[in-house]
Amino acid sequence: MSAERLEVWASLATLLERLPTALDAQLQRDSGLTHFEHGVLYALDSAPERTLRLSTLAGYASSTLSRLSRAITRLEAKGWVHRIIDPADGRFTLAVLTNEGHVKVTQSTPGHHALVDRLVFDALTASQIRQLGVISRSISEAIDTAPVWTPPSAKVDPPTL
Amino acid sequence: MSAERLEVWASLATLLERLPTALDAQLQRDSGLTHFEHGVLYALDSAPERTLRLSTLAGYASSTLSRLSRAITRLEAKGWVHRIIDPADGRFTLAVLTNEGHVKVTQSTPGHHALVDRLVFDALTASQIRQLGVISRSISEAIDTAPVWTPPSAKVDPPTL
DNA sequence: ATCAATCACTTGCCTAGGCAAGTAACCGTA
DNA sequence: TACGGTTACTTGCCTAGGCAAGTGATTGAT
Repeated sequence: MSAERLEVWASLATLLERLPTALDAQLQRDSGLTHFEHGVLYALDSAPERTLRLSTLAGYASSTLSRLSRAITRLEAKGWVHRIIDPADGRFTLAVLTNEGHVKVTQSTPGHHALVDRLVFDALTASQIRQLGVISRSISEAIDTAPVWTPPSAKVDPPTL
Repeated sequence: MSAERLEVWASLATLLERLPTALDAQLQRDSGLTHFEHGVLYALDSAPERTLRLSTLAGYASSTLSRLSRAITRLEAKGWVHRIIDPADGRFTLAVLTNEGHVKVTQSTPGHHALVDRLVFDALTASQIRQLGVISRSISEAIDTAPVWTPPSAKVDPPTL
């Protein structure tokens, strides 16, 4: 790997450590939420009927179902969300934002967005902001394309490609 | 927050979830290392005498001393690192990469860098790569400048709604 | 209609890591 | 030289989350 790429990678890797830490610290301190939990509440608040299937929500949050299930359990214990079985298909579980949950997101989002503004957008030019969107999407797509990298030695069947 | 910023933020937040997950998965599977542990070994391998003070290393890794201390304990148990008390000042602890540790980094780095190449650099133009470096550093600097942001009226929400 | 897959979670077990309370080494002051 | 303060970790306790083995609901083939 070239020296220039190494340096860019070092700066990105640093960002990957520090930004989540900074966001979690603010949300935890001001609202008692992790960044992940806030994202879940925010997604539900934006959804029709304030309701989403867990599997859909897991996709939005780039999360495993296991992690989401535990997060929903915590949010349910706080009274911000409740589960119902999908009447259309009993295998699905729907997460529904309660009124208290709606109040919670409404209160916690401004402070969170203010920090994102300060840390991310205030630090960048309009053109860099646009580029950041393009770059982030490109990398995410590359991850989707090669979700699990298979080493030369370990050849598993590549059926659905 | 404007719709455009929301969209950029969504794409960055997605990246912050997915890229570390992808990197950890590859390193764990191929080398039995977390991304963090690999970073520690790599930093030691690059250091003079393959030796660094824990506090210096914590800075490089954007980590708490607590997290680093536990990681060093794990790496020591594997025989890749050992601790010595700094002869110049007994408060400092030096982490030293063993020969086995050097072999370990040498073996694990190519696969890791190949994935970084594939996920990050292959997805971007030369100009985007340069911009990514500038953008990452700008955001990291903003985090340093405002490590803990205090909202105008820091209200903790009441115990139970 | 039956029963074997499959799907959508859920949960037990285990590790990583945060916070805060230690502990040991060193420094500054008197 | 004594000793309180600071520095550099270390560790006990607790929560988050990964993996893999369940569980219940539904679908599909016979």
